[in-house]
Amino acid sequence: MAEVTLRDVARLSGCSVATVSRVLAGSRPVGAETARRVRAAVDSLGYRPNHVARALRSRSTGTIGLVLPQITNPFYPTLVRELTRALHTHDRAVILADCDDDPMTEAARIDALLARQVDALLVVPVDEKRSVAAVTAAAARVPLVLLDRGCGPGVADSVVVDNAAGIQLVLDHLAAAGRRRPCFVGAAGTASAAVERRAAYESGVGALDPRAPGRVELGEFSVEWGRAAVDRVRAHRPDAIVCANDLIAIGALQRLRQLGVDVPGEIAVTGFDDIPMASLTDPGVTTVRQPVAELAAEAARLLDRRLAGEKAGPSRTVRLGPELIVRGSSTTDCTGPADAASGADAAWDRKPAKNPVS
Amino acid sequence: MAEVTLRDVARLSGCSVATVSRVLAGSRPVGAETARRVRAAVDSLGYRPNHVARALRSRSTGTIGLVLPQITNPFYPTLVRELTRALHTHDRAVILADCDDDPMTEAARIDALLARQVDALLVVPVDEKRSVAAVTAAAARVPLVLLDRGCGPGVADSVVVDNAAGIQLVLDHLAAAGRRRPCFVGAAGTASAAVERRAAYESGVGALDPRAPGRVELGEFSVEWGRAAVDRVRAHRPDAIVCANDLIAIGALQRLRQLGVDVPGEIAVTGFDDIPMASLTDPGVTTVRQPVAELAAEAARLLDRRLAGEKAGPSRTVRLGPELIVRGSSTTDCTGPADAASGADAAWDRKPAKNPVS
DNA sequence: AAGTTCTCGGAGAACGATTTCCCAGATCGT
DNA sequence: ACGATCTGGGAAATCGTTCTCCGAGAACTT
Repeated sequence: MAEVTLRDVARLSGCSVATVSRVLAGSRPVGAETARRVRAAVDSLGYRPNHVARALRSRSTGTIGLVLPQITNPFYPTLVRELTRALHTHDRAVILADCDDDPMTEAARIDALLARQVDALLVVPVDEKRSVAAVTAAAARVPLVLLDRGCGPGVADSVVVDNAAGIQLVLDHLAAAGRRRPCFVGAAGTASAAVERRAAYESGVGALDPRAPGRVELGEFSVEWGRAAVDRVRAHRPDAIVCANDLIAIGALQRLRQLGVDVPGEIAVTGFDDIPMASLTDPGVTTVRQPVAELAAEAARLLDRRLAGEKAGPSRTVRLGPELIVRGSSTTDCTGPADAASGADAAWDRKPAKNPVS
Repeated sequence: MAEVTLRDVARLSGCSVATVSRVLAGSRPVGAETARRVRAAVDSLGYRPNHVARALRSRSTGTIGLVLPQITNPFYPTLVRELTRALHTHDRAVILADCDDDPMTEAARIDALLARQVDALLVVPVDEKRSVAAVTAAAARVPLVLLDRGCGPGVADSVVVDNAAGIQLVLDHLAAAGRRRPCFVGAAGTASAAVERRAAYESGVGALDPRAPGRVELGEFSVEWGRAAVDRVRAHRPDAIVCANDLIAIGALQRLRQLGVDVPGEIAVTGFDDIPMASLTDPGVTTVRQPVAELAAEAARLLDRRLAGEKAGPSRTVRLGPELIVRGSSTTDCTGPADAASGADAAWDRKPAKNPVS
């Protein structure tokens, strides 16, 4: 029904399509009286501009492709929300693509988005190494911002959290609590989060116990692995288990409880990311919170800058500082998950703020 | 760079753009030799069709708008994954819109998607009543399928889970386990899930205890409310708390643990949805699993049918049967969350199946 | 053998906006 | 008062496809 075009508006207001376009886009001054007539015609007809036609002519679709490794990873929903929010204020739409954690699929999705003429891409790369080809190729065609995970140096703009600083926060916290025999349960593979967090642990753990560097076990970012890892480190009688993310920490916590180990009395457990679930276990997981809203805002800003012309310039990297969230899994100063202070920070645990950081 | 158009291909292969279009789209038979030349030219030039131009001409963008109440609700990520997967096989892209659980925002997002000429809409309405205006208006312009929640009768095609059957499964389970004094903790408001689950409880609870209908408390779908609700029902000394969704159940579980109540010994707790977290608490939450993959597949099918012409026809509703997942919160036959059988079903707890239901 | 269908290919009109020219009249400068 | 600039507006090209005509020749039909 609503097949109202510029021509219709032009006809009704008694002027040409060019003029109508001009008053709507404000691309050139138009006489006051004419503008009035045009505007009257516009909302008398209920005219809605056709984005597709506009896109064809102006070579800009106003859409951004968002490529995620796996939307079901509990860390991403919040990121998606913040990103859509940030981009929507600039009248951009987000086309979502899920990669099933597979670099092949990722490459295919990126290609599909490019074929759809997205104006830019936001990519959380699946793998630090195996994603690099597809990403660099894409970056050559449209502005591209890497998010949360890196993907080789200088490939594209990127905004990431400072993993090393986060792990350091954890180590400092454990040291202050008197823990001396930590171990690390991380993820194998070349994903940047896995690599950076492990490296940071290895370089910082010496402060706790200069002689025994603490065992390091590598698996994957899953609850299952967290459970399994506990059995592999118990023989070393650690007094703290530093996990590379919250899923691992949650798994570890489960297994420890099952074994009847006192947490945090006998062993402290820490995670990374601060996914909603981390505040709901018992005890709550001490973890490193990623500044998701800032991550999103910064990515949007970088994107805007590139879209506003700034084609050249070397790729910038914004590194954001994380925050330590102390909960019951590492200290008894803090009560269980039902504690108001720690229990209330799950995003969906209360009405969302209408005007967040922005 | 890749500004290769049909014209270029036509020029190189020595024929007209019409012919090239035909061989690419297969819209009409083309001579074998000509087709060969065209194809050679196509991949010698690396031609990629321009979706925008195609969309303008054919009045179909190949994009579907997906409107969600709140992506951070842990029930949706899986749904999003299945939907994108299902739609991608038909070469459709998904534009995501988050509503912040607000009907106004929802209306605005729907409008924006319509302006972008999405081919169809998938909507999980925010509110059974206050979403109806925007949804009906949208349904008049494009095919629209309601998902997971209803939105008034006959407004559009919809695919939902049978909430009543789900609650009945729970009640049967509790009855079989000998529970006789249940109570219900649900959500106020007119969201269809809230209404239907509450109604089903009220109509089915008589079988447990014909004299005392069991107390009903209404709040919202949140962990916080689950915690609070426990304090409001404890005076009635229930032996089972039937919660309207998993978040509430998790909250209840936390509070009960904090109070030192034995679950499931003294009180059983049940949820609804089977979000990933439900299998990770201790004890695991007995809950009703929504058949998310089927939900998505069915929605995709409905959409395809409408997009394939079938404009007329009354709106159909597909109602899918849920499945009871028994975990430790309602029976001692089932061990804790670390139990392999109950702990392994979180979607992101293992590598995703490459070829699921389909 | 003439008429009829069939097949393959080209020319060109849409699709609905933006944008570049170009022109008429008003305003300005000297 | 006359040329130069400025201003508001229209005609038409353009973006890259798809699709409708149209026509020329080959293949049938009778």
